[in-house]
Amino acid sequence: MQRLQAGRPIFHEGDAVRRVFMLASGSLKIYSLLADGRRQITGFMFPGDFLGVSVDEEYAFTAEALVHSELWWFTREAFDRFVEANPKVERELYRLAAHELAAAHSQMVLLGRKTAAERLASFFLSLVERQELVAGRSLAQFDLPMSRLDIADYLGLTKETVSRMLAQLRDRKLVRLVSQDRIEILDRDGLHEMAAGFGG
Amino acid sequence: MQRLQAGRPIFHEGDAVRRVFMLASGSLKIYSLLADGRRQITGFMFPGDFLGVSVDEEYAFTAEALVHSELWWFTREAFDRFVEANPKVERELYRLAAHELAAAHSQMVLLGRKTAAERLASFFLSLVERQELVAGRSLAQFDLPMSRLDIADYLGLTKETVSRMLAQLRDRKLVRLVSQDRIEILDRDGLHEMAAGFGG
DNA sequence: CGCTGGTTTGATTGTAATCAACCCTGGTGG
DNA sequence: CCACCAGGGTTGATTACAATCAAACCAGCG
Repeated sequence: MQRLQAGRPIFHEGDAVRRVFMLASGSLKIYSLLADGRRQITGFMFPGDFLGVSVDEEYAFTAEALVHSELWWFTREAFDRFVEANPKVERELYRLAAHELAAAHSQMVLLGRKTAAERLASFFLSLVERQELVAGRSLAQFDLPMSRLDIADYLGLTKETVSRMLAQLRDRKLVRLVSQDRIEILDRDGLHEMAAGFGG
Repeated sequence: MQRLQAGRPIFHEGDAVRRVFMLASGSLKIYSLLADGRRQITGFMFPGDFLGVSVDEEYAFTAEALVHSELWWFTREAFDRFVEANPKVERELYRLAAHELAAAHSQMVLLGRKTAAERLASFFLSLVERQELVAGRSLAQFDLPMSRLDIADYLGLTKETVSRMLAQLRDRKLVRLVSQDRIEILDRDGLHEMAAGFGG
């Protein structure tokens, strides 16, 4: 078990893969940097997600805690032995990877072809759906555990644009800001339309 | 075995997953569409790649032949039985999925944070590296089996911008157009710098 | 109560999209 | 064999969306 404060990195892009992690509580961001500092967050992780289950020798991205988080970990060797001994785990890992791949495809559509407002609407829906899955019931409100800058770097925008698009969704009465880091959905159908590209 | 002419779809987004395919020859594009016709190509496939190996009941994207292509296929049930009987295949499938996931991460960085010229340079390098892997040796030239529009829809640009950026890479003496659909690399280091974000 | 850092709002700029013409290439038929 | 045609590709002019630059606002905290 490993405890991490907000902002603490778990590992960096290029580090040798020595451990496999499972997020027990909290949330993480994973990202890559370009030479001049431009950053793309390629995913956020929530309890139950695995990290470092890879065939490569080096991590392909940096992972960092968003809030105070707890991780279970195994050495890579121990994890490999465990997988070897439990073939069902292998299938489950494959299932998880297929899921991640599907999510990556949606994110490529978002980054390649959606407008700023569509990106934010899509992001809110994926966040609330994720939190509903954990809660096991429909939710009207959800948390934003990451900063505006993190959201921008995930959506391929700037923090200013995120702020403006949030104001736009608010003005269109699709969402309400309960607080800085908590959103209430006022019109889920409208949000879905916006996310899918109808929200002219 | 299934033969496909250029432009023919193998399956559409939303179709029930009935078969698993392996591309034997040719090349494919896979893409998703937004409601108003905006298209994002999320990948190109080359001989040896698998399609439809998924845990979902529906294909998450459309797959279409770029050139005359040949595919081996199995029913999903036959494929599952085969995997069940050969645990090593499961590991190999996982290895392939992990690879695809890493590629998806790079593509997210490209779509979210790279400029038009950087995107095209990155694309050229990934294409030539792929063709070098098949050829088993370093290559100075490589093929572009897809149209400018396909390249644009893969890179999150328009065909006009792709054309302009190609002219720019040509004018900077990084590449040469052997023909409409064949490129010669004149300065690979320069292309790498451009792709990584140094090419001021 | 006054900082400090994140957030929002405002003004301006810049990159790529859009709209529009022209060019080339490969295929067809006279 | 060559002229014509069609469709993809290139180049040019203008526009638009989001980025950048800049200032004000606000919330949490010492």
